[in-house]
Amino acid sequence: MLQQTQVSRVAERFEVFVGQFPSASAMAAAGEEAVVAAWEGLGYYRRARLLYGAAVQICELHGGKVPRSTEALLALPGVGRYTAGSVASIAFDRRTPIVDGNVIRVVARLEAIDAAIDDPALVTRCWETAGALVRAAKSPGVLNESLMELGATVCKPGPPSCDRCPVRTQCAASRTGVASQIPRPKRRPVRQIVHLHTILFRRGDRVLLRQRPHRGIWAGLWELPSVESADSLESAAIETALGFKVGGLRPLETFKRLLTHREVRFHVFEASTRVRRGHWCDQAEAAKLAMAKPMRSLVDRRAWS
DNA sequence: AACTCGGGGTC
DNA sequence: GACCCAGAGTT
Repeated sequence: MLQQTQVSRVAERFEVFVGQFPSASAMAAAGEEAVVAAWEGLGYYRRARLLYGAAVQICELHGGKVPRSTEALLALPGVGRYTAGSVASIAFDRRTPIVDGNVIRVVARLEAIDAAIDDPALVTRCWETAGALVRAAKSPGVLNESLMELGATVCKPGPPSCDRCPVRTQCAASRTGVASQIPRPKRRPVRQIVHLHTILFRRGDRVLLRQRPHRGIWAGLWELPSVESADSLESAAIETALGFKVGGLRPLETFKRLLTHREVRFHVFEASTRVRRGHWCDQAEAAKLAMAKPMRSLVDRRAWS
């Protein structure tokens, strides 16, 4: 849950989530869709599916207990070098290094390496340094957490608080006054604009929902039937792409949401025509299905009245 | 090696 | 608006 997600965001959700899935076997029994639904709003939803896969694997291969070795952890779905090292060192006291965004920033400054934060050579160097530090530490878990905490609270992105830094005298970037310029920012791709034409079908207290394709943005999450395109579409084109007759679309609203790689422009319509087939949900049923944040807000705003 | 995958905090 | 977040998996 902490992957690419700020601790404060996780802290709001962690207790409820763990209460719902208190063990690997409980998560495996609950099923993937329940895990994704519990993940709603956290983003990067593939993590939820991978976590479910890890729970299944832990049950089938490890008797329901989280494996203690870094290698076995690394073999679990969704567990990479960072996550394996974190669990191994912090939970199981293994002498394994970790490198996250915080550690990269700390090491880049300590050693005054002028490179972008995602530069592969810098990242490799960080694993080496983190390895040397954890080998020399009294407690691997405490060392690893300390490195991250230092990066999160003192050696922050932007101007660091070197005056409060416990290792300032050992920091090459601080000595030469370049700490605030290291590491360099990651180059970001231009955000592509995507138009999402979203159609509200209502029938009494029910609304028509469907599941998004299993790849791409919001993969496998539920939505009001939608047509995605590079440009905004006329009603006729929306009907064609939708695959069934709509017979009149009334525009309701438009809004925009920014994701890391996309700018999603919503064009919301209401259809007057009745559609018989499909997944018609009342409010309680819809509440149990995983939706992306903007889609959930839209449904809550428009579907029940 | 580059790309894809959310949503929000912070400046 | 830029930049980042206790990254991993795919192409």
